[in-house]
Amino acid sequence: MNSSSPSSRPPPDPWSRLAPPLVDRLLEAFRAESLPVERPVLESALDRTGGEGWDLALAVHRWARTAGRTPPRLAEDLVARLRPVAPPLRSADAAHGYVNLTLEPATVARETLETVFQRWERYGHWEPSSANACVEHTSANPTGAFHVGRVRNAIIGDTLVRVLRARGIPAVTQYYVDDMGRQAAMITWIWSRSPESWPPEIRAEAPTVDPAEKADRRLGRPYPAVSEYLKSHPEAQAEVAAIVQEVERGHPPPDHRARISEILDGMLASLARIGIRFDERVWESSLLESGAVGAVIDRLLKAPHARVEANGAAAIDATGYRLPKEEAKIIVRRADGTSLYVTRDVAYHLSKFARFERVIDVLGQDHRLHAQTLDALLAEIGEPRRAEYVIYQDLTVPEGGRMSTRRGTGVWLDDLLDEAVRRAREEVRKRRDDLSDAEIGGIAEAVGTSAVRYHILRVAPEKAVLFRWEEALSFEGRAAPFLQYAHARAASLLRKAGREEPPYPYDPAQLVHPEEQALLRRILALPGRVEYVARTSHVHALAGYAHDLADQFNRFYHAVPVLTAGPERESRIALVAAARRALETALELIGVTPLGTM
RNA sequence: GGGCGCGUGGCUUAGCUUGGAUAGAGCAUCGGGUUCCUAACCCGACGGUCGGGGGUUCAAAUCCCCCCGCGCCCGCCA
Repeated sequence: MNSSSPSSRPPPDPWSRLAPPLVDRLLEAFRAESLPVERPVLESALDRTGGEGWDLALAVHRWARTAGRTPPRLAEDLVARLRPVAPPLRSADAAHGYVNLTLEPATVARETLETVFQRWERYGHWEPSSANACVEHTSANPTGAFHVGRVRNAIIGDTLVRVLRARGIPAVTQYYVDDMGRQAAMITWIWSRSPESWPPEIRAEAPTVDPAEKADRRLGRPYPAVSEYLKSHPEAQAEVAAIVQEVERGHPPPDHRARISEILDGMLASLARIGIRFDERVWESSLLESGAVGAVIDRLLKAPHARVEANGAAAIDATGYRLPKEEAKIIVRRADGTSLYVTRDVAYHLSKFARFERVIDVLGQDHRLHAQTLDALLAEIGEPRRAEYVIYQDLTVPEGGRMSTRRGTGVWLDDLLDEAVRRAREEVRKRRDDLSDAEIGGIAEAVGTSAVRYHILRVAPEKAVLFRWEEALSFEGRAAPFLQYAHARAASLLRKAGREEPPYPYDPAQLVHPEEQALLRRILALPGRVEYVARTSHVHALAGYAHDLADQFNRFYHAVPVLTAGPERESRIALVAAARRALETALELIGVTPLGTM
């Protein structure tokens, strides 16, 4: 029986110990066949995704010509060199041009469980490195509550941060708060007067002002009507412009920033319900106050393609940057001397480059040109570094187009979450008459909010997602409750066994059932998946992994008894514990709340 | 018009970074499973010219070119 003693920690990825012996054997086989192969070439050619009858596969077609043999023949010759097999190799077979290798089941069990038990909550995590990162995400204008369309940014960004941290990259999240633009000024413009004195058109759109309502909803309520009103009221436009000017000169109207803060607090409270928190808020105006924006403009004026327009505006001739614009110039300072969003963003990025090794921006695809423009300006001032952009497509709505508050196609995040939790409560009640209302409420909150987050996370960011209520609220199949249910089942087994914490003694030779072996392989794939996501930002891949792991746990659960098992009981409890631990980590990384019961 | 992205069974989607074996799931439909550890589960069936065409390659959903359709952007707004 192996036992888990917290001695020296094994490396994060069990594969790093499982794979090398097999690669060594393959290299020997190639050498014996007089085929020169470099180790990295072989390693990158190996398919380790696993399949029916193989853990590692190698397609040998690319070497067939050099070897003067057909691929099937070469595969057979190589396999002959691998025999007789010895642990950790279990089998080597040739199949129409492929060399298929399987690992000794007991070796897989031992390496996986040892790594999980000795690293425990650090399984799937790396030791911290010195290279840090900054992830800027969401940064929605603080003009009102979040609708579901804006929240995809937050979910992608937050998941990415969690994964980077697991990968050992110290990551800081920043919310870039726009308090300088016309939108923020519109909020201040309308709320600097009492609702009784609002223009009738706006009052009609915002008839009730309930002081008890959440600040983002209450203060943002007149915003769409104000936006509409300004289109036909130049004098009001001028007042808003005046507010922008005051902010630009460093003398914002009283309560300007405080009111924006209040709205933002409300918005972030909604995001906190789905597990999203920010480390820092960066106020756009602070970049102006610190002189950073002025410094950027000075540098831009000295840039190779700088020029000053007849009216005094400063511009960069961007002909060489191949921007998809009719006129290849970027205005970096208005004729009236005030700054522009893109110029301020240059200052913002310089401040990020000064503090962080990796700078990541999560942006909707409508910001892609902005990112290109930003890159062009960074090049102009001789800044070699660039942000990594994670671009996602906006949610669309059955009526067509993006969610829009103005067109009435927006769905408030708070409303969606409330409805999800309400439905979850019904589902829990249906199944659990033994729980108190408080317990049911807790589970329902976790199930409902997780379902919404998972629904948005599971699709690749570059894919447009069509929002439908029924689908966002679905608790079936590829949805968060499926994952939470598997975790709750595992937790329940361990609770009944009275074995909720390590140590877990086990005999790796007893975990040879196909479903046990499949489960072990899912568990040991976690670190590799974390590494992949941290490298590529494909956060949805982790949502898929969590589902696969839960799926395989369910199959195992149905295939073999645990508590009522005979001699294998202890080993299976250990496997359940490892699966639960891996699943908990996976769920935490994607922001789905793991539940002990449901 | 230019640029970027997307197009995979009835619906929603994975796989595309790094080409490799029979394209993997969920929903829906149909058929099974609970004297046993949570049935929000499991097993099975049905269903695919991977938008169209061409190219590269021993091999293309994956790489290249053209076309079609959809979305987004092209402001001294943010």
